[in-house]
Amino acid sequence: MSDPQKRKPRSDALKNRERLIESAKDVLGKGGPDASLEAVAKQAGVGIGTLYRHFPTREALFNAVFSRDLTDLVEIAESLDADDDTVEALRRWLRSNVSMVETKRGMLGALSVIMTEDSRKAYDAEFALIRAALHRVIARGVAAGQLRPGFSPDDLMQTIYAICYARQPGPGWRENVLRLLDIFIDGLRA
Amino acid sequence: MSDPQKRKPRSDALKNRERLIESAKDVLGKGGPDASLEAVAKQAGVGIGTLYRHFPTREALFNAVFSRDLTDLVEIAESLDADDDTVEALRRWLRSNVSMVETKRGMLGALSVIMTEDSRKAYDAEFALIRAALHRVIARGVAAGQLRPGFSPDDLMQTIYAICYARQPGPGWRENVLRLLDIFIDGLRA
DNA sequence: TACTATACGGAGGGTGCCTCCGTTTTTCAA
DNA sequence: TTGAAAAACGGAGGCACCCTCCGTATAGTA
Repeated sequence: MSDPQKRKPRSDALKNRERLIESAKDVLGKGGPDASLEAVAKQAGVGIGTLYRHFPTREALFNAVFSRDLTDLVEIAESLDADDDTVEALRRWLRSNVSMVETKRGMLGALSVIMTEDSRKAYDAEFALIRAALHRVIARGVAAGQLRPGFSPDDLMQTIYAICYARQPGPGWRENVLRLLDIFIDGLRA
Repeated sequence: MSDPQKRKPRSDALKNRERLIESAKDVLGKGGPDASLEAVAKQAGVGIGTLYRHFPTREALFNAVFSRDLTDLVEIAESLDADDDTVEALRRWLRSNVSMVETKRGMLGALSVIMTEDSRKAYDAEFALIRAALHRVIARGVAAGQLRPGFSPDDLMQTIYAICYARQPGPGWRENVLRLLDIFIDGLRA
């Protein structure tokens, strides 16, 4: 398909890209979505120009950081097919999301940058897998009379994000989030 | 209590304060929470220094804008006491929130600035009234076997904000939000 | 009217954003 | 191995915004 006679990508470029993602995870995780990109570049030991060449926008950098975590969520979503209790299966997946978010509260704000129509295209593949897996679970649950009809995988994804985001970080965050989540899940029953 | 022999506040100060709030509502509503405060000052026809004197922080300005809308929500919350169907009463209040938010989508981001422990103190009074009103409704509903026990007015407030915030603005926003909201409300039933 | 508390405006110093381009490094072909 | 060209690097520089500070203007009071 694409031009086959291309040079190999330069090794220093790959290395720097990797370093930038690592630094971003760290700096953005602590400083939140408004943290200075110059700080990210500095911690990675590269110039600001290099950062912008690899990630032309702030959003692109966030995307790179998140796409890794997404891979994990895909796996979990696909493991749900084995579960006969669809309500519990959904609960399991939703709770995995909470745990993931919990490890990087500083990035909560960044999530809102991510969750836009535009940037989603960047990892459409992962979202499609998650969506498909959740869809299978929902369909099974509706057919079995366990779940109400009329809600979508996207509803779940956006709600879990919403609940995580609304709660102020701090002691009790997890408990609060899980409680609200349980209420929502009860609302999903047939 | 406080010193009684004080000058009357200067009329120009009051006028400018008013202008700033109006401009902020406009500029922040369009540009989102990161909009330039200098633009706000300019539109209000005052210097940037004046803006900062009246509202020492960005947050303080948001607070001023929101406190007006809050007053409306207080009234609605207090009108719920008349309703025998507590589930519907809560739905009514939650939907009022959605409508309010809908008129200023650009400020969704600002809401997250507002909803912090700290800045809440600024309009504790209004929140207390809303909380009290919702609490009465919830208590009635639980006693009547209409609502599940174990959730608080704060849960409602944070959830409605969460749902509104998670959904991308655009066509269908309202429908999506209301649908998720209905699911959540069903979860609240006994 | 004159005095003074109060408020005004915007210059200025600081930080972060992003672009642009001269310099350096890596790859590849000979 | 070598050297040319592609690819990547770094950071200076121009811009926008943040917020503070203080000399100037003005509304309220006597």
